[in-house]
Amino acid sequence: MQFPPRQTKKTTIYDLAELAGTSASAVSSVLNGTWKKRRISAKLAEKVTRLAQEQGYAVNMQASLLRRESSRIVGMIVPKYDNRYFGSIVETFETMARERGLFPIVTCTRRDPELEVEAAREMLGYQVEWLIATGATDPDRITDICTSAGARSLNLDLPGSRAPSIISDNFAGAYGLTRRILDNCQQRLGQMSPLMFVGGRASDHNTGERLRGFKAAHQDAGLSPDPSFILPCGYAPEKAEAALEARWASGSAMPGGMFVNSTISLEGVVHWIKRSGHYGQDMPVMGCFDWDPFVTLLGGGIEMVRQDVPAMLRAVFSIIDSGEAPEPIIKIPPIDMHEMAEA
Amino acid sequence: MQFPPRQTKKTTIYDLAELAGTSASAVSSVLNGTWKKRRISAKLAEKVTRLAQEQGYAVNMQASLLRRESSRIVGMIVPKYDNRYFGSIVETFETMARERGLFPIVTCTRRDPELEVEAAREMLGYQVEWLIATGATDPDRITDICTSAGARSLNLDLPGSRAPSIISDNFAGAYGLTRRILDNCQQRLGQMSPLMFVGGRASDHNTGERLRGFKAAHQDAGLSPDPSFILPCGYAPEKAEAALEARWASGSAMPGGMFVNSTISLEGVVHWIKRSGHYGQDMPVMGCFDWDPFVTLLGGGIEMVRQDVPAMLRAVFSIIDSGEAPEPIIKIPPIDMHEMAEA
DNA sequence: AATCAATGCTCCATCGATTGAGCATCGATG
DNA sequence: CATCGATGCTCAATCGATGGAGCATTGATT
Repeated sequence: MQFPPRQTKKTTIYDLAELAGTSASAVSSVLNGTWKKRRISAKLAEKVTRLAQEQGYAVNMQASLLRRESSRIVGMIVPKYDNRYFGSIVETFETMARERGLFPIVTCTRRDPELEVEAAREMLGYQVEWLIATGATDPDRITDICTSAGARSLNLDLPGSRAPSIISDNFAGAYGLTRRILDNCQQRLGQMSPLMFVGGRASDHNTGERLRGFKAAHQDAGLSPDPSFILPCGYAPEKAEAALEARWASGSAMPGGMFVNSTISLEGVVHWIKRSGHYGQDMPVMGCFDWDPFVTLLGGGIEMVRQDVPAMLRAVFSIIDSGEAPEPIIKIPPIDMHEMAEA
Repeated sequence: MQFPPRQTKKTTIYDLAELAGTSASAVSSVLNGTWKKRRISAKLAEKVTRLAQEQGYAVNMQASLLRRESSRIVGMIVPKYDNRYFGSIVETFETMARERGLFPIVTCTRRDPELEVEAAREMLGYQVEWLIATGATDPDRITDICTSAGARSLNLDLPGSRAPSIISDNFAGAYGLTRRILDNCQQRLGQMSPLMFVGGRASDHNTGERLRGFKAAHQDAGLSPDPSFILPCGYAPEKAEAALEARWASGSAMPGGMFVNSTISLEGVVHWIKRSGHYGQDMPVMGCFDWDPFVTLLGGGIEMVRQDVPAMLRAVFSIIDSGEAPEPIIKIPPIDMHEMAEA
């Protein structure tokens, strides 16, 4: 198919200068808004603006940024785009960056440590002023790379030790969620028994804190959590499903209630529950650390914790705006979500 | 909190040249891999590489790109990050771009026509070589902007008339989906009756084609679709919910089955169904144009159509790789998904 | 000894936008 | 009429990386 051929050469300020019968510096100042300060007449400004429009001129950012001191580019790396939490982080980040006249660049690193590092280096090459490492497997490595390249970094979702970190209050969120699940057990099953904990990585900070909250809530409810019920099997749905299947196949007891450590793991859990038929028509009493609108609709009164993404990004940009962090780790309380309660 | 202060100045090839006792051009050629061609000794190359490592040197892309002829940057604009379809488009796009040594930049325009144009201009400023307009409200406008700036563009998901377009085969997908829903009606309700069509915008090409498939399938099943059952109320969940509520409140008949035109609209539909209680314990027979793992788990045997994102992006990159499109509109057949069938 | 190719570099113009410094011109003022 | 401030612009250096052209040096060949 023949589409209009690309123009051979891009219009530059020199082309516009020639067309307007003026100098490149006049054109530049008109187009970047400094023309009043530089005492360019309104008449010339208008002429240049019109010509730029006509010629479809777009400033060459490479040239412009090379000359300027600040790039106003902010970068973010994010593990995946496959769930609502990271999706809203990216969307909110872009919106808030634009509001401030910053140019956001985001890239997804698929939970691959090597790709995280490679992506960080690449962004530094583009002169990002800030790099937000979201859910990074090795945040301190990213911080070091940024520091040595003269850029600043922040950790989001998972904390690091060498840059300010903005994370959810995982302990409090998990504590509350566990209490709610246990209460639902009491109401629906007539008794409380230790819950199963499924999903996440035992090595990551969030899972650790959530486990701590999970255990504390058991203790405070007079229960002692069963260590064999704790399955931090990773985040992928298949892993959660395989973990449950393995337990089930081994003939071990299955719990009355479950704490699932992400919507992604919940996919696997619910799939296993339906497929195995272990719980019959009913679902086990469940709760999920993270939110998805369809989970609300799944029925079975699944409790959720929704991380407060707008508040987290307000904290991020407050650091970017001011250049300083009030404390090394900022914990944002997440929001309790009950079935249908968001309507 | 005091974190390590940023380095005042970034290391440049001139700094490395001085440290290595050589010239900037030697350093440059070592670092960009042309040193053999330029007959730099392996000894010097190794020394420079080591120094670059030690100093945390990162090439200044702005300077490098300014000098080079091609930027190897590819841009994409995407409406939202709030569903699996666009999420996987972005993730696949980034992965495939990286495989080719291209640098992907993606931005989300929140279905805002002004933001689409602004984002496109911004990307052109960064010298993107290709701009992929995904689900754009006015694709031809984007194409024109790109053409006049000497960049090439492609349309994805929604077609335009002035650049190659890669879209799902919406007619075939909707036809098949409608048939499946009607078959399920026959089986579960013992009879077929016209379905309701909920979601999407009447003005957009995809909704139009899906409606055409929807109607054709009715016709071929010996039914005439009820025009008052067609509710292209937009994509947001609240709009779908409001549309159903309005119909219900008006006392009009509700259908036995529904064709829902996106997972996002389905959120609203399922929410209304559960809230209104109109369908009692059962769900209406349903189908959804788009896929989400939780919908599979919702029960009620909701049929889905999953758009073939990998095939779509393979088509995109085949055009980028070769520079030419085999035809103006490439239609990719979507994939039928049955409840639990993906396990 | 002169010639020549190969080796290993360096020099410098260039990409396009920015910006401090500076040069005309003009009308007003003493 | 000389001076001055305001007005409206232009000049040229600069940002950092790149790559064509070219310059020494070395060793081999006639």
